[in-house]
Parts: sequence; structure tokens; C-alpha cells
Amino acid sequence: MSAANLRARVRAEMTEEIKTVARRHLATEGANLSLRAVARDLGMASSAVYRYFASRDELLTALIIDAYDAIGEAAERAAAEATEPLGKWLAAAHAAREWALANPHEWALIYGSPVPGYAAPRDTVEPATRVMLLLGHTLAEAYRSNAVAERPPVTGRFIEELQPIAASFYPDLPPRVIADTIAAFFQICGAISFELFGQLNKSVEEDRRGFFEYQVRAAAAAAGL
Amino acid sequence: MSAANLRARVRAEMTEEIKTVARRHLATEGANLSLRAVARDLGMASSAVYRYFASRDELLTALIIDAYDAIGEAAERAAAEATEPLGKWLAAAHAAREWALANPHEWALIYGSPVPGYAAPRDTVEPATRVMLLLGHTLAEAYRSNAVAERPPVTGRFIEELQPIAASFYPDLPPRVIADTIAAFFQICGAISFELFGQLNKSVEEDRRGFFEYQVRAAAAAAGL
DNA sequence: AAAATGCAAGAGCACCGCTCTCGCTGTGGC
DNA sequence: GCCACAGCGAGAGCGGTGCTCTTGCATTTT
Repeated sequence: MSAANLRARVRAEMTEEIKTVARRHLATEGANLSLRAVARDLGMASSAVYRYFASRDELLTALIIDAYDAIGEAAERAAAEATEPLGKWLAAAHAAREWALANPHEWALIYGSPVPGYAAPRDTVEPATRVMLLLGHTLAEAYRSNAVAERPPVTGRFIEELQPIAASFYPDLPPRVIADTIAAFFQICGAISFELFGQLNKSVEEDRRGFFEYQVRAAAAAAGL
Repeated sequence: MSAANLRARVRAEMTEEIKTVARRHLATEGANLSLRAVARDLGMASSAVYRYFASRDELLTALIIDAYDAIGEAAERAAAEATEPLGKWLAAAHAAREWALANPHEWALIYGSPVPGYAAPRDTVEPATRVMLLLGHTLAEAYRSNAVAERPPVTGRFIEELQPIAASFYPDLPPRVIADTIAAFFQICGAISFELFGQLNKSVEEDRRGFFEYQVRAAAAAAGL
């Protein structure tokens, strides 16, 4: 039994090592990860890697899940240190941005354009929602303590579509919580992506953090925070 | 002379045909464009394509410029039919979204994560700003006709960085015009990207247009429109 | 001890971007 | 009108890729 466990542990270590090297390749080389190059770095034949990952896509999926978890944890950890809803939002957003700046290629992996021919498998949808859930729960918390500003009612058929989701998450709150959470999430991630992908070229250079916060505050205000 | 012109015309036609086939490949196959496959589709040797484009990247650059121009023209055309600033914003945003839905891979090419190892050359920066300029000019127009709501002043060092740009474009207006334009542009493009890249999965299905408009209106409100 | 399993390596397939050489053809200068 | 020349297409080839299959070895299980 300990033998079998040892087998499994060695295998897990090898798997982790492959992912580590792959992450390093991703960070230095760029987005198109080469399985052969990773294998070369590990001093093994490329075919040996296929004992651990059935395909390059499966390796990418593993990296994607790890990335979702990493940014989710960073955001949650930062939010936990704040007390007020707006403070949590700001902390989470800044944490997400800083993680993205530190790991740009991994950010591109999860929030950039989908990799050609790659369809995100089931395993990725759950960790993907972690940051958005954090925003939603914080907003819901604000609703429950009556800390949300009055705004004109939401009109549009989309709000009816969001009703079931809202009912399953926050049955005591209006469905606009979901709409505003998604909108804020899109806005925040958009701001990060466009800064990261160079669309801010030559306009704001020094105080990008400040401009980012300006946008996050706008998102918060739109949500009523 | 007419001979030389004929030569040049044939060459231009061939260049255009390559781009057309490449666009079709992009639409059907996905993002990683294969020069060899394009050449095969054209019934020519892959090496012959290099007479027209020095590299795959150069082909991509040509497609990127065309895409920027196409979406820019779509947005401008739509905005021209509206009279009020908010109407122009909404029209431009919806036009951009519809273009993106119709040409998802080209959208990914210009607003998705940068292609690995690909650095956008100088030629692309000018057409890239077309949509943002449209938003900016519309907002400026609203300022000049006093149709912009009062909002709390912008604080942050970033606004000083935007001052020179604001002065060169709209010397008669406060620099926040630029900040709000960029922020709105990010928000709109973010909304399009995340809808397109599947982050809206299983939440809003029917009335995505309505939810998009909700976000665009939020962006407009944040800008004072 | 023997059988079964897990693993690494190597060869090989089809594809890729890109380069180079080699003929062919239409063009411009004489 | 001829001839050198530039532009073009085709083909071979280089090094790279993802992935498969077979082979040999080590380890685990029976």
C-alpha cells in the first residue's frame, strides 16, 4: 500500500514538475506552449510527457484550472482584509490586476481569446466563477445591510433570464444583483485585459493603478456600491 | 505604363485573394492561420505566397488592419444615423458588437490576447484607434452642447498624464473626456469580448443584446452622457 | 518465479513556417 | 527585334511541432 502510494506520489510530483516547467515556458516564451520544449527542459523524451497528459490541450487545461484558482485565491485573500463592501471590491480588483501583471500569459490563458481549437472542458467552469462569486457575494452582503444606493429599475428581457440564477444564489435579493455582478466583472476584467494587452499604449504610463481604480469605482457605482 | 499598371493590378488582386482565403480560413478553422493551408486552397505552392507576404505575421497584420477598418467603418456608419450623443454611442456599440458576432475570429485577432510572438507594427496603431476616436468625438460634442451631467471631480495622478492627449484633441474640454472615453471603450469592448469568448455561458442566452445595452448605458452614464 | 503493469525512449507520421534554387514568362532598354 | 532582367511559381529541404506506436526495462502484483 505504501508502495502504491509512493508510485502515486512520484507520479503526482512528476505531473507537478511538468506543470511548473510549462508555466515557466509560458511566462518566458509566450502563449504557444511547446510540449517538446517542455520535455527537453525536463531532460525527457517528448513522448514520455504523454504518460502524464494525454495531449497538449490537457496540459493547458491543468494550467488554466491552476490559474483560475490562483487568481481566485489572491482576490479572496485581499478581499478578506477589507471590511466594507466597496473596500472588498477594490481590494479584490487590485489583487486580480496585480496577479495579472505578474502572470500575464496565464491571464491571457484564462481571460484572453480562447486557444484555437481548444474548448474549455467541464472542469474549468467551476474555478472560473470564483472571482465573480466573490464580487456577487460582496454585493449581496451590501444589499442585506442596506448599503446599496437606489437606482432606476432594470428594464429588459435579460433580467428575466437571470431570475433563476438570482433565485438560486440570492433568493432574498432582486435579480439585478446578478446583472450588476456580471457587468462589473466584465468591466474589471476588461480593464485588466486591455491594460495588459497594450491598448493603453502611450496614454497612461505611470498611474495605471489609479486609472484602473477609477474604472473599478465606476463599476461599483453602477452596481450601487 | 499600362503594362506596369497591369502588373501591379494583378499583384494587388492576388494579394486581396490571399487575404480573402485567409479570412475564410480564420473563420472556419480558428485562430491559428496556416499559410500552407491557404496556399493549398489557392492551388499554389506555399512558397509562392511569400511573394506577397514576407511572413505569416505580415499576413496577419494585413488582416488586422482590415479588421480595424471594417469595425471602425461599421461603427461610424451606425453612429452617423443617430443624432444625439447617447444615440450615437449606443448605435456605435451595437454595430461593433454585431460586427464582432459576425466575425468572431477577426475580433479575437484585434481585441483578444496578442498572438504569440507577434508584436503589432506601427501600421496598426492608427486604424486601431478609430472606434475609440468615434466615442471620444461624440462625447466631446456632448460636452460642447452642455449635454453632460455633473459628476464628482476626477482625482488621481493618471488624469495629469492624460492632460497632453486631451489638450491635443480637445483643448477646450477637461481631460476627463479622455479618461471617460478610454474607460467606456474598455467597458464596451470587454462586454463584447466576454460575451464572445463564452464567459456569459448559460446565464443570459436570449437577450444578450439587451444585457449588452445595459452595460453600454452604464458606461455612458459613467461618462456623463 | 512468473505475469502484469507503468514508464521512458526512439522512430516515425503529417503538419507547420520559412529559405533556397531553379526554370519560366512577360517587360523594358538597346 | 533582340536580349538581359525582374517577377513569379514550383519544388526540395531544414528544423520545428503534436501525436502515435513499438520496444525495452523496471517495478509491482499474483
